[in-house]
Amino acid sequence: MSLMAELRNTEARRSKSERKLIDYVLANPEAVLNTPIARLAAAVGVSEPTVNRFCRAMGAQGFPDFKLRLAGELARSRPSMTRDIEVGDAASHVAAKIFEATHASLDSAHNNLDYKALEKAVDALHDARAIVLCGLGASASVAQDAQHKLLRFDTPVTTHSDIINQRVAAAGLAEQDCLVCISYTGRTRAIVDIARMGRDCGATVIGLTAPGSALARACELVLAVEGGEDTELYTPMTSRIAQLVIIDVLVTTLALRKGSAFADRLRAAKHSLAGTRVR
Amino acid sequence: MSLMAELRNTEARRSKSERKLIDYVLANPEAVLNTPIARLAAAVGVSEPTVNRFCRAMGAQGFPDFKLRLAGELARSRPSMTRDIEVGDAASHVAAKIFEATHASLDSAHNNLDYKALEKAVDALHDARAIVLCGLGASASVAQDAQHKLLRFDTPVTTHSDIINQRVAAAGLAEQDCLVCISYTGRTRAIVDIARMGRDCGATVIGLTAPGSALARACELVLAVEGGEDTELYTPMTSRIAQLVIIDVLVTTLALRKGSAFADRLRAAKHSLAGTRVR
DNA sequence: CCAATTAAGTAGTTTTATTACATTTTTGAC
DNA sequence: GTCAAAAATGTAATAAAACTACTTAATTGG
Repeated sequence: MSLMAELRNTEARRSKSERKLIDYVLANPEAVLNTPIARLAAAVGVSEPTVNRFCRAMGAQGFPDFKLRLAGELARSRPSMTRDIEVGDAASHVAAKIFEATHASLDSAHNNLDYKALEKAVDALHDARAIVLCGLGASASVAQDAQHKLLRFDTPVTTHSDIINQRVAAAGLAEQDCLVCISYTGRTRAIVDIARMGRDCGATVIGLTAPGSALARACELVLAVEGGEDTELYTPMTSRIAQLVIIDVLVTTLALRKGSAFADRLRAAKHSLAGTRVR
Repeated sequence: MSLMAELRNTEARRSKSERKLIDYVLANPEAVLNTPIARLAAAVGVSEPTVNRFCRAMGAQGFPDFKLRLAGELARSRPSMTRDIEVGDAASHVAAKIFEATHASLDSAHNNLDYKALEKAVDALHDARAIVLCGLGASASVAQDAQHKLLRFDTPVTTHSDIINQRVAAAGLAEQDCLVCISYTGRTRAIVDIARMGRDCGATVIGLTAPGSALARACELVLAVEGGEDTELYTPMTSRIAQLVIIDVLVTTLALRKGSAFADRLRAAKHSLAGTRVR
């Protein structure tokens, strides 16, 4: 299992100090790399030996080795800079680069998938009285896609890409409801507000966003998707693809959880389209 | 430039000791990672400060930082995926299958990409007075995604996911306009009608759909995406992902075609979001 | 060949990481 | 609840590693 995934997945069974460390590393993985053990220990609020023991527990030989592993991990999950696109590329080159970057982004998303959170999210969606999806900008289309998939189930699903409607909907949530907030960066203030409102109402708030971001912190459950494409100009939004695939996983797992009784319903959904088709 | 490549490329213009170091690092990159500076210096036959200076010359902050960079480099070049799904939980198996299917779908889309059609589509979008995007159901979110990307350019873009509005918009197209119709199956009657209406108006009609389908036949230009997910019940819509990536390629190629003057506009688009962000 | 310049080394200093041991906290039996 | 055992965490000293200032050697261009 990848280091970051291991951190997330084993967090529950670890001690208090170790959880603090995990939280910090997940939130600022890059920062850890150029931080000496003393400063990290101080920042997290634990002692140096605790950090060292933690590194060993994670399978490293010590703190420096832990940093090396983390560096490898991060490098791998970040599509390499050589993949940026330059002017003068023919369409086929552009295509090759974009497909490659997308493959890499998918691998990264797969390796970093937090199954614990995923299972919990499936539970939440399964038990929800109603599901509300919120996204803005590019994430609005992700939300819409998710809605389309979730419509096949028997839980009412609504999607909002209008911040006023989002607020109204979020303010009206009940405890049995489930709110899904989508954002690449996790830094869009409006969505962070929505997540907070959802939690204030007692609803289960799921974030499909960058780990460690403001939105991630505001959500009860986080399905992590590294952002990262906000920097380059021409680079496509590969993490959006990762989000969509995670939604696929989420919905498919949910379908399985709903059980075979639901196969009929899915068949009916499909059948409903027959009249719209030509040959 | 990547670190290893830089090592190789600059070897000629470096001093004797540095060349010895480069040779050693290129020969045993992995070994360097768990070697302290003293041992490395001894192994290469130079002094410790020489190693340190060398690391700085390579752009690192010092020896430890050099190792971190090297670790990232190596991680990236190592066969990336170790498809290790351990736990017997449902979610990880579902995830593995879906990611695999998505990879396959991407490969297929890449291999079947018609660059001629792609270039023509880019030309059409480049020259268009206005762009209209139409999609229904799951394709509506694809259309919305495309719109979000195209909004950065200076051509007016509208998206319709309502069949009445689609018809009104399609009926009002002019010769200089471009209509993009999106559908997995290419068999949705409503969208086929829209494409025909668009052609009747003299607009350039681009179809992002299954090759050979009714919609494909109705369009002037076809960007082919194999459907195929209509059969299985639980299988996710992987071809939607392929469509999105093709849109990435289309838009990126268009951006390059628009030229460097457009970099400013893209930057402005990005900058416009600054006010919406939190830390 | 000899200043000027650059490269490399030595030795000492500082920073960083680790170890051994002490203290606190948690756990589980009664 | 109380107490002992075990686990977790912290303190302080030690060891390891990296870096700096300075010296010596090598290289280069006149």
